[in-house]
Amino acid sequence: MPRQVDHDQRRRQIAEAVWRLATRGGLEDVTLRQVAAEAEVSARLLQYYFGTREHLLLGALEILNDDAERRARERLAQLGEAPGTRAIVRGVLFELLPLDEERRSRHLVYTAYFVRFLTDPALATVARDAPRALENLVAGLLVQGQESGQVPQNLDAAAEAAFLVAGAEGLQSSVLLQQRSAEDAIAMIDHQLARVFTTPFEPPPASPAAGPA
Amino acid sequence: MPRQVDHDQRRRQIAEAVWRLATRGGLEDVTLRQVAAEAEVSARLLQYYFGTREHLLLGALEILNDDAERRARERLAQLGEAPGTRAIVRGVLFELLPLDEERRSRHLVYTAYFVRFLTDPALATVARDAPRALENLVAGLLVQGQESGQVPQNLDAAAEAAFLVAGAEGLQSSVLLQQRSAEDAIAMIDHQLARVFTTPFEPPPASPAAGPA
DNA sequence: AGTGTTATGGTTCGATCGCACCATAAACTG
DNA sequence: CAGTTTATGGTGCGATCGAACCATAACACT
Repeated sequence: MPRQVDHDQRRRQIAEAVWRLATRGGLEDVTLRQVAAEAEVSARLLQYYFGTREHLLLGALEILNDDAERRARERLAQLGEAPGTRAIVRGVLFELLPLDEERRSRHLVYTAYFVRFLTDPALATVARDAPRALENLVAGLLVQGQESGQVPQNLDAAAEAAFLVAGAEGLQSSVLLQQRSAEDAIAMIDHQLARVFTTPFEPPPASPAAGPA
Repeated sequence: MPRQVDHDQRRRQIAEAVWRLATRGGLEDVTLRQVAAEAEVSARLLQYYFGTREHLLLGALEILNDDAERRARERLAQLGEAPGTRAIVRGVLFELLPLDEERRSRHLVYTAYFVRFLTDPALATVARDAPRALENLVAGLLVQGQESGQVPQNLDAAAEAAFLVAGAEGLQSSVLLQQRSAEDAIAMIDHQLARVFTTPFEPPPASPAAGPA
């Protein structure tokens, strides 16, 4: 059904307008009129595709989440055919940093929604699971590193994984606030990884043959 | 001047209403009418004490900041007469965690303001310096610990301090979102401190004689 | 050809927004 | 005591809010 494509594209176009406005002035700038103007559609269309404003905010967040997961998978797949455990952990943590405009905008939108996550049950369910999943993913990778001798056996994989994720989230805030450069954040992550991994060094994930488009 | 007291008390009363509303529904719920109702004063009074809404948001944030610093000093002073370096670092990091309703509310208000910090220059200046100051404070304490043999010499004090602060901030988010309990966050901080400090253990900061009121 | 469905624009309504304006009682100043 | 300043309440105005409502092209199916 080719209409479905148009339908989703329209929703995406509107959702992107929501993101842009939210990153600029927070959710209070996300009014139906402003979104309509930003997306260059009529206000009526917002009602048509999302209904009420509440559903618009919810829908825009769901699309953002889908994007985040898809792009993360793409970037991780881009690490090469057989990336080392450390490179994967590094890539996962980097998804939490605003290293490009896409991720910067995304994390900014999340913070704009943050307070709502606590009160609005519909929004809460959407964004509740992601961080825990990341911790478990990293913890699993560290255990895998322990089995292959890249990570010391006496290291508490779960605790270190959780703190690495927490640290990356904290770095996210400081980079967003421009209290620290993205390069500094990267260096700090690598500094911690150098502590957790005993492998002397890891080649940077540059794949010369199949480079990024 | 005894009027000054009344004046500041009125401003505080209004600011607290701003905080409560911001923690519930974000800044978009902080309307002049709602604040007036929450503070149980007339809307006219908000104009009188703060002027425009912009100044109200700014003023409420400044009062919050003053509170945060004062309470932090109080809690640190409560550690006892000669607290160990590790206990001080622990106390500083705990200021970043929502360990009680006061800190929980405060950090929630900060996240409600977050996006504004990036665009509003007046707000930016207010909240820009605090995190850097914390990092430097912790870094200085770690160096002090190195000099007294409590912290290994080969440890990068600045890098570890920054990552400890970042980790605490990340834990803050997860505790606010109830993805983790405050006790777990405390345990994770202590786990990291056990790594940074070589001192075998630290007595808990309970002062039996001069206990808290 | 007719008839529903989809996708769009425009308009309007009641509520609420921030804020300017007016009034006034109490307190301080001379 | 007269006058200014401080501290408060009330009210109204223009703008904007979210959302309901009405119209109608374009296409699908029969």
